[in-house]
Amino acid sequence: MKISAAELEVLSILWEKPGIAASDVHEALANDKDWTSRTVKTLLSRLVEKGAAITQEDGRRYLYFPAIDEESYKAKAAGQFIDRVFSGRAAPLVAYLADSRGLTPQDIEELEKLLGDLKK
Amino acid sequence: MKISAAELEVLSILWEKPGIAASDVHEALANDKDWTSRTVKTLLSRLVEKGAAITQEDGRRYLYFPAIDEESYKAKAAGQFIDRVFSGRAAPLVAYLADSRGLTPQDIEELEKLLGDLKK
DNA sequence: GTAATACGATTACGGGTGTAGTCCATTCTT
DNA sequence: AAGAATGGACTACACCCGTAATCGTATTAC
Repeated sequence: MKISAAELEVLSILWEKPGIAASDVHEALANDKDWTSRTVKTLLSRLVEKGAAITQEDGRRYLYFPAIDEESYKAKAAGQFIDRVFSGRAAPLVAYLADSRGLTPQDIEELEKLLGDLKK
Repeated sequence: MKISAAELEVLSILWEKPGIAASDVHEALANDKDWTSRTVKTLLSRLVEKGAAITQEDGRRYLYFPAIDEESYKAKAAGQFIDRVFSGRAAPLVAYLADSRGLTPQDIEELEKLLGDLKK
């Protein structure tokens, strides 16, 4: 159930464009990642093995779909990360972010809105 | 420069108690981690190899000190994490946290205070 | 003063990861 | 129709990681 960094890159493409072929995943990643199509295929296969993606036959090839939900995956990953690095406290994490990379005004506005909603 | 999850547990002890001996690191972790002292020693050695800790001789044994700064490590880790999982946007991360584990009222208050400061 | 213990150094080992390569069948190109 | 390209299946391989064990020496306990 553990998804590696490289696999997550690929899975993100599936979230963006469910039902995509391996070659198109390769293409979609070409800008960011200097991977051969073999590498992309390996990562797709591993995602399928891990139950994070499923395939649908399309003639001679497969179309790939995500099999796990983006929202819940990210929520879980976020939880695990703050447990691992920040002893489970969210506020310090945001403080570090503010410090290290500067939140944009848009970030700040979004966060304020979010907090406003949470208080209800 | 990459520090694994197990290594981070050990490094956290060094941040807490710089200048500690291996056996005391083992002891400090005994509650949380069911590691043998051998395992702890391996992790300490790997931290030293990686330049994340340094030793000082103390007779026949070593005392261990962190060689990287806690604040900057965590800030960097936080940045990498949101880049990797949240495409660099902090606000969605907090939204996911709120959703998945519920921020405590204390978290919310801290965050509000933080945002207040940031707006200046 | 010898046996048990504690240290650091070195070695181990199976599983995950990044990054492909090979093999074989099919399909496209010319 | 023959060679090239493409697809999936299987294989590769070095390095990291979790989790130690072994070895040799030094010290402590009796």
